[in-house]
Formats: sequence, structure tokens, C-alpha cells
Amino acid sequence: MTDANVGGRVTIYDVASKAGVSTATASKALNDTGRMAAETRARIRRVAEELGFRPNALARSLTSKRSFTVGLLTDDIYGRFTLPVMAGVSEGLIDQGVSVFLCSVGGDPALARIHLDAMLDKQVDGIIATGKRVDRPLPIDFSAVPVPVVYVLTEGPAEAITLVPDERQGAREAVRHLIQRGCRRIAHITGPEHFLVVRERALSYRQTLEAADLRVPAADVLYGTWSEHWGHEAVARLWSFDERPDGIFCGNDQIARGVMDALRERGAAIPHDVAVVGFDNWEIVAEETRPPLTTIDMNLKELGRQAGLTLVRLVNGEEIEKGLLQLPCKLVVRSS
Amino acid sequence: MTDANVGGRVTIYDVASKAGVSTATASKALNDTGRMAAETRARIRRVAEELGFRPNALARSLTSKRSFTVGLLTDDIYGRFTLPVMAGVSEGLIDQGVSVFLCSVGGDPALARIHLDAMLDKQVDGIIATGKRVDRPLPIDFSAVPVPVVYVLTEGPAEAITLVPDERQGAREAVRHLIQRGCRRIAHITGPEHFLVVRERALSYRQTLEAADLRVPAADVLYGTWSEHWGHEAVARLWSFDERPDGIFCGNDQIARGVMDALRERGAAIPHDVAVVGFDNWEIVAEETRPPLTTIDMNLKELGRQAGLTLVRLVNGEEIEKGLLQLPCKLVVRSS
DNA sequence: CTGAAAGCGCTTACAG
DNA sequence: CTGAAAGCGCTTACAG
Repeated sequence: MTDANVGGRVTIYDVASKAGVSTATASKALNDTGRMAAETRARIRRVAEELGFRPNALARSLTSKRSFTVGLLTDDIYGRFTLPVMAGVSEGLIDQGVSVFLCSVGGDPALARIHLDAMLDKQVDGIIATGKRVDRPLPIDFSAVPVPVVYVLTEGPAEAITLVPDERQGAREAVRHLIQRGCRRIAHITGPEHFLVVRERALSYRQTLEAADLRVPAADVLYGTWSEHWGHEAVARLWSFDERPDGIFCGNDQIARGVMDALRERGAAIPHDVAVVGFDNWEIVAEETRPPLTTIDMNLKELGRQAGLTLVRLVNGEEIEKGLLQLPCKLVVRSS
Repeated sequence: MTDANVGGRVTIYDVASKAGVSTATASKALNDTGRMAAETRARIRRVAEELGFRPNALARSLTSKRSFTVGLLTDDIYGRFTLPVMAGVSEGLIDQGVSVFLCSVGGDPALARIHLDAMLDKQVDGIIATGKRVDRPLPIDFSAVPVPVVYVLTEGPAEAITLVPDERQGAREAVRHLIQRGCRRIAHITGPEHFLVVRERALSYRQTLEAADLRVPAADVLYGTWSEHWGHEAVARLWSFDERPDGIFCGNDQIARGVMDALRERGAAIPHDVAVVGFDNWEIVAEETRPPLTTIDMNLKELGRQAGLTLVRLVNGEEIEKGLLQLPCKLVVRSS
């Protein structure tokens, strides 16, 4: 038996010829479309299997107008936030045979344009725009893009579909956890106030305390930087007051680490004297603190998965409500 | 003036028709192939520009047998090592119009197979396999893959092209830096001995000391885990000996952070009493230590860029020497 | 139930 | 110098 084509991969023509049918029939058999004798269909499939036939997705896309490909643009390839998002997108879409183009464009509009055009030339079915801050847009405008766009963890236009973690709910879970542990004087040490998430979390912190009839402590919210150093320093500041907190809700896990270091240096037992809750569940930090850190997980992978699934629904022409979609965060209880 | 096709994107047919030539001529004009009157070429290009013509890459690939697409498989989407690699690949290839499919497969061979097949169906021109450990292969065998494969930061078969950082050179730079600073009793606190990089760095550490006629200290190499905690503990162990080191080369930046915390607690001034060098240049750690950490950067982005360029050369049929390619690391001097 | 024909949007020999 | 034709590998009406 000789192959019909020389050195090439096996095509639907090879399958059809070996099965003694036309390529049209072979196509229908393999795609389970049209009507034909069950026996014919089975035979064609058997032959395809034997030959190891894999359809050329490019050729298929040319007629079907679907490439089963989406583009993922990010301005933050190094950051740890968008990575789980990407993994979630990829994981959520592979079941549907969709592959993901990745590109990181930093803050460069020209580079973003080039990458976006390259993807559109390759006929992506849709675009996912993702970043590291929910209150900053990517350096490029997607409004003229001829395919659906979904925004994740970045600022999208008002009429777009944007997926973000539910920051308020996350902060509420954190503070409630501290209250349930018996804390009555709960402080909040967090990042720079110009971050939207910082303001959201701080607002929710206050509301949760008030809802529990707990007085907001004198020091209230301490804004600073996203660093261990700031956590350290903020504790020094808090400890200069008479009334010291018995619980600290931190704006991220790095701050929490600095806070815990400082508490240990002051001889405060964690969580006995002061309980600490972080934010991010950045495992490499949260599992390394002494004791391991209780914190809030933003479910970023799930966020990515939902974004991918939503995008595919848009591609399929489904009507989906526009606007901001906030997905719940999850408290991860460790020992702090 | 009316568009020839309804609601669709503009095709080469539209360009040809508006320019009053055949699609063959239009194609040649736009691709700068064939011979034709300069005026004709210019006119066709002008029309294409006016119409905003962007060639459909799928259609082009179908004839040209080049998709200008490569697949990137990783087992480590969360890790910070493969991410710069990916960014480098993407950055290195965009100039040639090549887009990158990303997929993370964890350790799952079945998932890897599915992703790989999906990419091959989409006619990727080549594959980059990347991971988090140079001494562990991905959970899938690429030997039957019909396109070139390049391995980066993962174990590939002997006859393959594999790119990794030059661990020995990196370690040498670190130790030499300490020697130049005047350190004479240099210890090495590092990760688990079953990591190849740990053994490579330790070997290079010893060779460099010997080459400088410096005695390897009693404690020699301390193997442990990749954690701050271990750095902390290792210092305690070293400080139990009579002769204490005046320089410490750490196997990674996290260990270095633990070491520095421990030194500070013991009242040792950094770098005056004890100088510290890390490994990885994980900026989020290295810039946060007190003082900021001098460390070794593995140039991972450049590694990725080289991998991408190498892959494209293979795709173009160039002959490239097989085997392990080690790219140099770089000392980043901060204040420790 | 099955096949011939046309077409997706390009490119590439081959004629003229 | 330019164009008609064939082809890349599929799918999709349309006939029969």
C-alpha cells in the first residue's frame, strides 16, 4: 500500500480515497454532520484512525470562519496576578479545542498594536485583555477590534464585560474571620490609597467593623506601600499608641509578612496576642511565614476560566449582560 | 463606491479589483515578489493601504506551509522562572511576525498531549518546551513531533537543542565578588542536593575558592530547602562554630533573605561584618531585603529570546549544532 | 444515502 | 510586465 501524497501529512483526501468515498462524505463522517449509513460513517472513521488523520485546523478555519484561537494580551508578564489568570483561560478553553495566543506588551502602545494586529491577522475568534490593576487600562484601545473582547483584572470601558475579584467581599471575609476569632481591636495596614482595591478593601473593613458594632480603632487604616518594610514600620507606629490592636488585616501577604516579623520582634504571640490575616494567598509568601498565614485567595484561576468561557459564548453569538462581574474571593485559613 | 464583498473584511480580491489588476499581481506587489512596473506595485500598495487590507494569515499559511506560529509548553505556569522565558520568546519572535501559543500542562501527560495535538493541528512551525527544572523533563515525549523542538530550562534528550543558564559561571561570579570584597571565609547555604543546579553551584563555589587559594571552611556547603526559614536556621548552625564566615553565597534569594534576617538578629552588620550574595535576582525579594541584595541574574528573558530565534532558524532549515547551550548569568550588585 | 462542484483567501508556477 | 489557472486542505450547499 502506498500513500497517495509524498512525504506530506495525511489529508482528508487520503482518508476518502482509502475508504472509497468522496472527501465531502469523509468530512461529514468525521464531523458527525449530514446523514449517511452508520456503516459508512464507521468505516470512514476507522480508516481515519488507522491513517492517523488529523484535520488541518487552518484549512478548516478558512471555510468555517472560526479559528478556535483566542488572543491574550497582558501588560504584566512578570507579575504573579495575571499568570494564574492565563492558566485559567487556557485550562477553561482547551476542552473546546481553543488555543491561546499569549503576548505581553508592557506599557508600550506600539508593541501592543503590533501584537494585536498579528493576532487579528491570524483570525483570533476573540481577545482577552488582562493586566495587574483593575483601575488601569491596557495601553491600547480595543473598541475598533472586530471580535469580542473580555477584560480581566484590568480597566475596561463601561459597556464592556469585565471580570474582577470581589474585593469588598474578600475584605469582609477577612475581617469577619478576625471578629470570629475574638478580636475586638482590629487594624488595617494596607497599600497606597490611590489603588482602587485599597480603597475598596478599606471601605469594606470599616463597614464590617461597624456592622459588628465594633469601634474603628484610633489609627484606623494605615496606608503605605506594598512591602514587608511598610508592614514592619506600620506595626511600630501602631505600637506607639496606648491601645494596641489584637487583630490586623493586611492589604497583601507581603505586608503581612513584615507585620508578623515586627510582632515577633516585639514578643507578641501570633495569633494568641495578635491575629493576622493577609490578602492574595501568594503561597510562596503565605506558607513561609511563621506561623503560616491566613489570607484571602482571589481565585484568579477561576477568574481566568470564567473569562475564557464568557468569551467563547460571545463568539458563539450568545447575548451576555455587559458590565462588571465580580467573582467571590475565598478565605484560606492557616495558623496566623 | 461600493465594496465588492458584503460585511466581510477586505480581501486581496478587493484590492486587485480596485487597482484594476489580477489577484496574482496584487499578491506579488504586496509581498514584493516577482517583477512588475514600479508604478503598478506602488499603486496596488496605495490601494491596499486605503482599503486597510490585512492579509488573512490562515489563507496564506495554507499555501506557504508556514503558520508563523509556535507553541510554548510549560509545566510551571505559576513559577517565576518560566515567565520571563516566555516573555523573551514572545519578544524575540514578534519582529518576524511569529505569534506564540501558550499552554501550561502541569505534570499531566494526558493534558500535555491534548495541548500539543491542538497546537500541531493548528500547524505550529515549532515547539518550545520549558519548565522549572533543568534536570526534569516535561511529562511528554516530543520525539515524534513533526516540527523542530527547542528545550529551555527543562531536560531535553541528548540529541536536542537545550538552552540553560550557565550555573557554574553564575556561581563563580558570585564567589569572586565576595573574594574581591575581601571576604576570606565564605560559606555556601543552598537548596536540596538532589537539584542539579545545587550541585553545579556548589562545585563551582569550591573550585573558585580553591583557585583563589582560599580554604573551604569547615562547614563547607550547607544543603537545605529553598526557604527563608532554612537560611535562618543555617546561620544558626554556622554561628555555632568557632570560626564564623565573613561572606555567604546563598543558593537563592529567599535563602539569602532568611540569612540576612538571622544576621541582623545576631547583630552582624551587612555587608561590613558579613557580605551576602544571592541567586535568581528575584526583584520582589532582592529589592526588599535590608540592605538590598546583591545577587546573580540568570538572564531568563534573554534565554527565551535566544530559544525563539534558534527555533525559527531551525524552522528555516538552518543547521544548528545540537546539545546543551549555556548562556551567561550576570552579577547584579546592590548593597549586601 | 452519497458525490460533484464551488468556495474560503491566499500564493505559485506557468504562459503569454 | 501581467494574468489565467491550479492548488493549499478543508466544508457546505446543492443535486441526484
